[in-house]
Amino acid sequence: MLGGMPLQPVARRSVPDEVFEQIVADVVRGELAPGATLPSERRLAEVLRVSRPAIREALQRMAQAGLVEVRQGDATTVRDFRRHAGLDLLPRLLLPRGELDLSVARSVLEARLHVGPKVAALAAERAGAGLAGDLDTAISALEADDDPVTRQRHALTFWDHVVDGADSIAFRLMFNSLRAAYEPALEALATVMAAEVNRVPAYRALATAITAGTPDAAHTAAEHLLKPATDAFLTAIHQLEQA
Amino acid sequence: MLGGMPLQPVARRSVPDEVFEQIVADVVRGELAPGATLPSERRLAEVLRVSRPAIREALQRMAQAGLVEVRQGDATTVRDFRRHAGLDLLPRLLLPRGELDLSVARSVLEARLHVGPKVAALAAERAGAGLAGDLDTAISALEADDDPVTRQRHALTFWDHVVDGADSIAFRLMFNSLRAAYEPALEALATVMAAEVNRVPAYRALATAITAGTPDAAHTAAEHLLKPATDAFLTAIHQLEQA
DNA sequence: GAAGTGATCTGGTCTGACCACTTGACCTCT
DNA sequence: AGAGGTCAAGTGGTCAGACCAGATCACTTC
Repeated sequence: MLGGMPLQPVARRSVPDEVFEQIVADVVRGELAPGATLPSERRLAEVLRVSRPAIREALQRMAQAGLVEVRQGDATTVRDFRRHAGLDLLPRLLLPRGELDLSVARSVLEARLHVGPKVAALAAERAGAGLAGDLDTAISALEADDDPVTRQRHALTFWDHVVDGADSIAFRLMFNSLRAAYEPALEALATVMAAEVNRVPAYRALATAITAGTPDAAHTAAEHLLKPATDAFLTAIHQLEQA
Repeated sequence: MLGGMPLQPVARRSVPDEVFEQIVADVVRGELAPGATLPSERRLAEVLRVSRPAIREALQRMAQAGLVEVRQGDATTVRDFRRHAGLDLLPRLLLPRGELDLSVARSVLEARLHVGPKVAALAAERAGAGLAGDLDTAISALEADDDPVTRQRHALTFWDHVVDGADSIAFRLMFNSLRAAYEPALEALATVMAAEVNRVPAYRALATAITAGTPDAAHTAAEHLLKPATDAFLTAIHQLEQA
């Protein structure tokens, strides 16, 4: 019994979490348009049946994310998240209400295809001694696994090491944000990504180019690795948009 | 009197803000190493002479930023921000304690040089009708201004429109994050960036390429625009590191 | 020694009060 | 009429203290 299911550890969202999630969803979905004013904290507390501190915590976190502006003495207003939110918002845009947003997915894959090769090139340029081993370990783990989903995880580990090698804090944080968006969508993307994640030799080639310290070769190898699945997804979206 | 000074609107940080800023600084500076446990909320409230809700708000915001992990029943622990923080953290890394962090600045300029041309190319590919006018307005404003700092702001407005034209939410949010990091450093970078921001014709050329709908030309034009200042800064850093 | 168990840490949540700021209606003097 | 001052009401900001709930670990018990 229990099958193969790993029994998720019971998502026990805290009250402020719940409130945060709910209002963020409303903003992202556009039901709360930019410029709109939120009900007062007391009112929200009353309506949602929670205490005011819980509301406050949620609103402050939204303010930090750039989704609302809260000013003492005045009502809290919704901001235009496309204008003011940072890359950390991406996860909530990619999977609103559990469904993959295709236009967001498109832009994420575009960004990945553009940034991946650059990071690989930087890694080739500055890679330290330990990197070769780390890359090899990640590829072996990837190879030893069959499941498309866990293979994607191993691929992420591989890239994680590449980003380490690139030694650029901006690209590092960028990767973290993209990964945070990508990770919850692993299953939804399993089919599309299987083709990429199965090409173990392509990973090997990339690792070799990086280890050899040849930026151009690494750039090319990364492109060869990332392009097919990206293109496949983009054309698939394109066809969906036609219909 | 009052000179030309715009009289900043008095930074009145709230108590939770203050606490947040202070602990974030400790984490970023490395004084609170990854794995370290924070004092309990009650203890922190006592030591910092503020209420517990204030502490909570700050800690929850830190958790959202990926800087700490807070679990009920156990102490709050510091996470490795290089591993878990998103791009939104960049501003606090670029200007810790008011001074520019050169290695962070290097990676930001690297990222800018890499992403800028791509965004320009995308804009050329998908630009709508209104873009040409917006770009022109931004360039005119830039041209009409003399101050290197405000010129940088106009340049940001210009890029803002380019990013709009690229029509990619991932790149949009990425730009927002980079801009948020860049903006507070405008003055510190004024000297280095003056050379770039004075080259009005380069902006014109880029705008033309985008408006013409020629991605390759736009890519090249953007590189021509961004590369000199980037290179100048990188070699400057390099020389500083030698000394 | 291993399993249970409870004291005591930790964060999670609520209540209700008061402070500080913004706004806008209203009032007043010019 | 218009410019300025005043004040009530609504909003977020902050606090104190209490109690709930999960995690830990030393201690008991078998």
